[in-house]
Amino acid sequence: MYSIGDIASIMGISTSAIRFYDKQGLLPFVERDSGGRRKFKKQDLNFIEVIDCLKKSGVPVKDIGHFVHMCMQGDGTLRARYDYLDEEEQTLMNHIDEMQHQLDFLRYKKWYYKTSVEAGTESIHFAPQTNMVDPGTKAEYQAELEHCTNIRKLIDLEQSEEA
Amino acid sequence: MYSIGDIASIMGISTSAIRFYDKQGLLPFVERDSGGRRKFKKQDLNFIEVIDCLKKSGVPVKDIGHFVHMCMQGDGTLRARYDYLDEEEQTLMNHIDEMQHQLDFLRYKKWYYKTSVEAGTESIHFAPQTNMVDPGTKAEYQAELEHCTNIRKLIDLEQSEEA
DNA sequence: TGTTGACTTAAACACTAGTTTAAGTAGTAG
DNA sequence: CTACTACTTAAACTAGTGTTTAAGTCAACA
Repeated sequence: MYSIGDIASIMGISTSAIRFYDKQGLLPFVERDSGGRRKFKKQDLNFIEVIDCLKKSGVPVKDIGHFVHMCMQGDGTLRARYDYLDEEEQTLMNHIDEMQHQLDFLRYKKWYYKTSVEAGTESIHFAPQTNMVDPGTKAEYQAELEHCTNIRKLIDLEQSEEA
Repeated sequence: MYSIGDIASIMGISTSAIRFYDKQGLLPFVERDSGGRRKFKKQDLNFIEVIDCLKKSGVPVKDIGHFVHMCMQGDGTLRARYDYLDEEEQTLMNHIDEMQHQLDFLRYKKWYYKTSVEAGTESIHFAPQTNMVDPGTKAEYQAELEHCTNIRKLIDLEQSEEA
């Protein structure tokens, strides 16, 4: 048996967050002791694990509530629960893909600034006689990235040594 | 030159969102025409691209504002801008890692429900004489995952055919 | 010469995801 | 017996991220 405080430290969140989740219907399975305090059972940790995963995956509280609600209905909702997780898997894969694209762009920008810092000015990347970034800059980066075995060498700036 | 509406469709967001960003200090570089309307220049698209990337990476509007503010200060902030993107790269990599962990767990749960659906009941995963998931269930999944070349075969349920 | 559509602002509103506050209960330690 | 700690509730509050509304401006088109 676990108190709300135990669960809070297991999940690494505050007790008020747990009470909030309860109010939103995420914890219909928790029982109470004689004094009205929440008592989490061993098997409740399975729910906690799933809720934690969905939360960390960016699923809104309301949606997690729907899933938990289905769990409480018994074997009749097994297929629906599977289908829900299937959709969630796709959503999460798309999200990871998106993050990877942003990471790629961020690394281009790191290269842009690394080379600017080394040159002492951003203007090395500007088209002649303008304040605009040369349209060929990104292609230049991608070409360097092609025949580069370690992206760190390309985009990481050495720490300037502390005197 | 682009109007606010042009930029909105380029970024795939609403014009009110752009005005909101402007008010939060993300767009100090936009100029206005004689009528007071925002006029985005070609070179502003470089900013838009970075803002869009940071937004999609989950960076709070306020932080993006700080970065843009540094950009307006000229070459003196090049190193600070690099350092900022360096931190952001680390944050984003950690985030992707975290998402990947959640994806792994989600797939375990898909397997759990796939096998339950096939058996017609979740109780196949319960420890004998209890309503608790058997503590060895996850290890069982991981063992199957080990000698499995295609995770789809392990966790995807065939579509039940429409009559 | 309207009137239409895209723009402008400030201010109010909405939604999510909690946190904080105030008032109270219950068990334990000294 | 008192103090302390962890818990309880309802309700108010906050932060972040926009959207909506109301009132107005401006350029172009029939």
